[in-house]
Amino acid sequence: MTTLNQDSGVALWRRVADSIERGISDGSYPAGERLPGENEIAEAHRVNRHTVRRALAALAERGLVRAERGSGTYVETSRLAYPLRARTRFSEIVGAGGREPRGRLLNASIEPATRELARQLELKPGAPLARIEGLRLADRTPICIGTTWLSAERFPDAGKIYRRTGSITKVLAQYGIRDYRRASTRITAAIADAGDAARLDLALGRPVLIVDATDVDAGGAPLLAIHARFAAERVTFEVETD
Amino acid sequence: MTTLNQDSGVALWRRVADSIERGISDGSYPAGERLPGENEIAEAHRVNRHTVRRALAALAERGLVRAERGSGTYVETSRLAYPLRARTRFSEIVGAGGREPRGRLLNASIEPATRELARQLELKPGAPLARIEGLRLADRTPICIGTTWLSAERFPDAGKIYRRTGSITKVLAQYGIRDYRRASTRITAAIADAGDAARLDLALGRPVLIVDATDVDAGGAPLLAIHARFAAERVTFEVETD
DNA sequence: TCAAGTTGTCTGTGATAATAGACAACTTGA
DNA sequence: TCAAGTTGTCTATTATCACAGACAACTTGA
Repeated sequence: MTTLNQDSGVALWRRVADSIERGISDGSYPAGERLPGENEIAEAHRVNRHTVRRALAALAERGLVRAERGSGTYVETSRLAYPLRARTRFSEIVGAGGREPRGRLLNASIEPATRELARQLELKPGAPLARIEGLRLADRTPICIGTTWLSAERFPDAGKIYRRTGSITKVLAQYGIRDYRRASTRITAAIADAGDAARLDLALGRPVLIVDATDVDAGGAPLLAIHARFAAERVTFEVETD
Repeated sequence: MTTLNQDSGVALWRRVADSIERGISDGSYPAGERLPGENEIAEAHRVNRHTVRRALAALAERGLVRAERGSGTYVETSRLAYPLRARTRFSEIVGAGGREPRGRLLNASIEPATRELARQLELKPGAPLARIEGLRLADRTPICIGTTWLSAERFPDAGKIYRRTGSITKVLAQYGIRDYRRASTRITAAIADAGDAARLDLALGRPVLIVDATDVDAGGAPLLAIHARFAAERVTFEVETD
């Protein structure tokens, strides 16, 4: 059967996309949930699977859904409200939105402190630093890639612990640090480079928010230097000035 | 330049059609008025003339506009309210709507009365009847084709006078009949035959309202037998029962 | 009667839309 | 580890969309 345009002047894929979008906005497909498979959607709309793919691609382009090969297509949750306060914990922020925080180690290595990092962490230039690069997600959605530096002398197994737990907070806890806070935060934005775009599952040319921060312990001594790239379309930073 | 779909999923001709429809509904193109020429519209929308024609064809299909070869494309006026009362005059009904009533003779002949017509006009079967077939329009819009029979003995020059005046009322006035009224009206509907459809400028398969009526003089004596076919999509009959 | 302007029809070209089938690459749960 | 189910990619075909140009048929006003 060839179900065509029906002289409506609106492409079939567009009508399928509109139908799915309606389902998302009226709650038939809740945020974060998996859509029916492409074959199932095609059958429901009496349309070829390729037409469904065109519709989903259009929705993905607008950030309403995300396809995951082998698994399914998921409704993109709305922007994550990300308050920037003294006590900023990724897991708590994500959890507060009813989503599950996840972390995955991308890279861990030891490298000497640059002059800039040494100043930031109040160490000597060239001092050994543990460099931990991790991807952080809310449910299945990549939120940011964070590169964290901390003293390799003080926290020798930082990489290993992070790989196991996916949490910097737990790394510090392992060394008896129960609390820490954000001392300074600087924000800018840029276009994601190819590597970050791929790992954040961002289309080419999309912007990232770049956060450079320093975390300190209860006494004010620097613990971490952070350089994080957030998928701009998935978060909104909230800054309270008082 | 190839201005294409722009990935919007809405065909160009459809967007042009929507734009024109907006112009009609917001009064930029008043009812009955002529639209800009196809070339002009094409230029305004930076689009090929054929694309404009597709758009106009879609609007014509829905009865919003009517194209007239050599002249232009006109905004279809809204449905004509056609009250069915004792005193029913086409020219007055159309004039009341602020439109200009027109009439055109299609056919005039003398033919013997059928049994049915004879009974209706209270004449003898086979009596000579003037048969006048006329097209009636409001402005440029064909409204109905009316076939009128009247006694050829009593009104010998009926056809000639109708050709000149386009009005049955004036034919009767010529013979001293100042007033007449509707005695009976019967209404049904059918699909327009090819000839009527062409002359009413109706698409194939469109319905016509069929009116069979008898007009009588002040004394109640039959004057006219009428068999009229109205373009159903252009009129609404209003019947007051009291 | 004529010229200008209008809609109608024809042929042709290239891009897009929608179809169909097959298989690769990947995830998930048993 | 494996099978089932998922998204991703490829090739191919047909119909529609939009373009372009030319000319016919018709209306209108000078």
